[in-house]
Amino acid sequence: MLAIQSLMYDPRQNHLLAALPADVYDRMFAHLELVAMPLGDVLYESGGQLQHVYFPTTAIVSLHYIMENGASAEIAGVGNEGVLGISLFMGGNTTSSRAAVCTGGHGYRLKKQQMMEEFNRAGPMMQLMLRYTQALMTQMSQTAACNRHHSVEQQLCRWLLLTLDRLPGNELTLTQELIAGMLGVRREGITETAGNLQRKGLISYRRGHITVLNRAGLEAHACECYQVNFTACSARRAT
Amino acid sequence: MLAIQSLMYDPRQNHLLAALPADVYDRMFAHLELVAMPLGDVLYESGGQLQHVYFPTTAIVSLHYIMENGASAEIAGVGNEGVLGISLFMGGNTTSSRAAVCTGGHGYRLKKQQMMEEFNRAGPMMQLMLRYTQALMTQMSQTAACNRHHSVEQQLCRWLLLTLDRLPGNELTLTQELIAGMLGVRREGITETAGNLQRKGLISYRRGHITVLNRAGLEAHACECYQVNFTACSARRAT
DNA sequence: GCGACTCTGTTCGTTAGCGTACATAGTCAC
DNA sequence: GTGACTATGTACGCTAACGAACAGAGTCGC
Repeated sequence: MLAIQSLMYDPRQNHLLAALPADVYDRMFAHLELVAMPLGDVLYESGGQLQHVYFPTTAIVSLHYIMENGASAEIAGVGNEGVLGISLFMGGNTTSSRAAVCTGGHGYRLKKQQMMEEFNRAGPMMQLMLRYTQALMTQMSQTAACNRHHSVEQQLCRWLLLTLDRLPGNELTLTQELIAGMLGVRREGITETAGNLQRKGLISYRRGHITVLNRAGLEAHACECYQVNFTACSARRAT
Repeated sequence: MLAIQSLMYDPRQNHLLAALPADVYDRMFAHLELVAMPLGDVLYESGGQLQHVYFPTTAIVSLHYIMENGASAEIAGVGNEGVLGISLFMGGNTTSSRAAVCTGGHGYRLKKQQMMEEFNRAGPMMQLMLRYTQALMTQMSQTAACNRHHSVEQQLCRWLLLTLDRLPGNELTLTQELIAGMLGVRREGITETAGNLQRKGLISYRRGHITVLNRAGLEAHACECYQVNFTACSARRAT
């Protein structure tokens, strides 16, 4: 039981931490702090000061840009392949987006100071963080273009698949309202689109739960962005 | 005349180069190569290998994400406040977007090797590049949200203002067709919107030339993204 | 079980932007 | 100046998505 526990809460479930050489990992290990990341938790507010970086293990976090009128749009998602708080070592220690947990779970965090010390060694940690930042920028570019050119249905499919890829089962636990918030569209639009997908037998859902029945079918309805994003994500994972 | 020439072609017209401490700048100086960047020139193709980084002085370059069907969208613009080719030192040396010159001019470039050597000193050059990368990410996030929520008119105003800010006069030299390509909308949409702006007395244009008559009015029609972007850009310039 | 609440379904009119098609008007090479 | 080309103007129908408004249905606390 203890063994299972320690496996479940192994920081190396996060692929970035897992990719660190043993000596670096050992240095960090003592400072890693397990944190619960419940659905809806906001790790960073837009413009806020960062005190930690977060390495999700089972949680999924969504980065949003919030407009003046309150409208928002997801610009990237971060699961156990990534890290939150890169702006800490990129220059300013404030972030331009909000980071909110969209699938509850756990993660590890590291204090600003510890992270900076390690980053400033200009060794493997820095390499890894920069490479991840690059992948994140690709994801952001794609989101920008996707928002311009693709339909809500395509985007919903893409989003479901990307989220599913970061989860063990084939069920997502969130409401249509939340998804609408992620994609920056009306809730009614999601209701309608999800209804269509259900009629086609690709998914089934009940209040707050979505089950994917036909993965391949969903991929066929998603825009190209899914495949590209997936590949980029796998590359990160492979590191 | 020679003095004017050397002023015109001073690498320090690029704010990043200007922000380098004297010793670093002196090291780089011998390796800086003046290049003409004519309208339409493509510095990097999406997925291509980078051999140089480019520091625009008078040119403006647009980063595009290209979709499978050929549709595209600008994800960020880079003028003399920035640099092109950051993916070089971020990990991979390929880029996920296309960099195309949208206002002809000049710039300086640096060979991959020289840039990497300086970057790897983990000194001021690295600091500067990372800070710029951070600013670029902000711009990209905003573009993503702007594409989702703002109208073509708002975006056109924003784009005109941001481009104008990087130019000496109040006239832009480009066709509606090109602008449409930048924003990822139909050419007809630009014709119509530009017509409206002209009727309101904010701009005037003739085939391939747009003159801004009423800056403040244009700002009033632009989305919030302009102000935010402008501020971010000034911050970069202030460095 | 009851009530309060939140999520989901559905409708209706409206609008922005798309795709298509074609006409007019600059511009440039010769 | 002539002709070829490219840029711009305009019109028409169409669709996706919006905004608002409300009805049902699931869930949770008590």
